[in-house]
Amino acid sequence: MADQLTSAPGRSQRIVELLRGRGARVTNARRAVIDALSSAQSHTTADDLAALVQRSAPDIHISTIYRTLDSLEQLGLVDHVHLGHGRAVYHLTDQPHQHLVCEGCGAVVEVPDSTFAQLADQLRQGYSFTIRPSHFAVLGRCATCAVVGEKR
Amino acid sequence: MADQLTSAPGRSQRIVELLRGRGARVTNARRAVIDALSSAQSHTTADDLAALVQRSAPDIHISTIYRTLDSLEQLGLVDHVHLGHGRAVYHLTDQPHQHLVCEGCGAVVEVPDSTFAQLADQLRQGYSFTIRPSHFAVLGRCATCAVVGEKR
DNA sequence: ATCTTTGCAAACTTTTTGCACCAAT
DNA sequence: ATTGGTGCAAAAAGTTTGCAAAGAT
Repeated sequence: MADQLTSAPGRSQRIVELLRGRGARVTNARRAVIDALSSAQSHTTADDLAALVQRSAPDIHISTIYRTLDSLEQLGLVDHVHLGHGRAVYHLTDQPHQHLVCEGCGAVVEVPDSTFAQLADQLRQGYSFTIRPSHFAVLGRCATCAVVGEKR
Repeated sequence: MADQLTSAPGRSQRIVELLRGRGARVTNARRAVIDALSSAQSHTTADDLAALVQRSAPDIHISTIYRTLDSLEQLGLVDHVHLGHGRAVYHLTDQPHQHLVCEGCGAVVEVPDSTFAQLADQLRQGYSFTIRPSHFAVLGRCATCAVVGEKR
C-alpha cells in the first residue's frame, strides 16, 4: 500500500486524462500536485501543497507548484479562493462548494453551492451581476467563536 | 476652498473625536489617513491611501499608513476587505456595504448590507455561522463582462 | 528532436517590525 | 515628562520570473 496520497486514485486519474487530452504534459510534479489536491481536504495553500508533495518528492520546488496550479486553473480543473488573509487556497473543481471561514478560530466550513442560489438570483436581477460561486470565502464566526463574543 | 480631501469634513471630524475619546493620539498622519478614507470612494488600497496622503504630506510613510489603518480597525472605525487578488482595501465603517467585484474588468459595485440578510439567516440557522457583512467581496462578472463570455 | 516543464535563484509586491527620534497629551 | 506614534530601513511573507537544463511527447 502506498500512503494516503493515493487515497482517491480515480479522482486523480480523471484529471491526468484531462490534462493529457488537452495536450499538456503529464509530469511527476503535476501528478504529485494533483494527488495532493485530491487527497487534501480542500482549503490547501500552495505552501501546504508543497509540504505534502515534498514528502515523497523533495525536489519539487514551490515555484513549480505555483505554475502547476496555474496551469490546472487555466484548464478549469482547479480553483482558488482567498480566505481571510491574502494567502490563496486551492481545490479541485469537481465538487463546487463555498467556504465559510471563522475569523475567530480559522475553521473552514464547506457549504454546497446551492446555498447561494437565492443570492445569485437576487444579484443577477438587481445588478446584472453574475456571481462566480466558490471563488470567495464568506467570513464570520462559527458557533463556538460567536459565543465568545466580539474580538478582532 | 481646500482640495477634495476636505469634501466630507464632518465625517472626518466625527472619527477624530472618537479617536480622542478612546485615548488615542490625534496626529497629522492619522488625520490625513482619515481624510483620505473619507474622501475616497471606498475600495482603496493602502497604496492608494499613501499616494493620496502624500500629495499633501510627502513624509507620511506607508508603514504609518498601515499602522494607522490597523489602529482604526481595532477601534472599529475602519474595515478592510479582500478583493479578488490579495491586496486589501479599506473603508470607513460608517455605512456598511458589500462589494461585488467583476473579475473581467475589476469594476466594484457596492450593494447594501441588506442584500445579504437572507443568506445570513440561512447560514445562521443551517450552520450556526454568523457572517460578518462587508468583510468579503463577492466575485463574478458585471453585465458587460458577462456578455463577453467566459475567460479567465 | 522538439518544445514544454522544471529547478533554482533572484526579483517583486505587499505588509510587518525594530529602533531611535519626535510629538501629543 | 511620559509614552504613544512616526520615519526609516530592513525583514518577512507570498508569489512571479528568467534562464539553462531536464523530461515528455
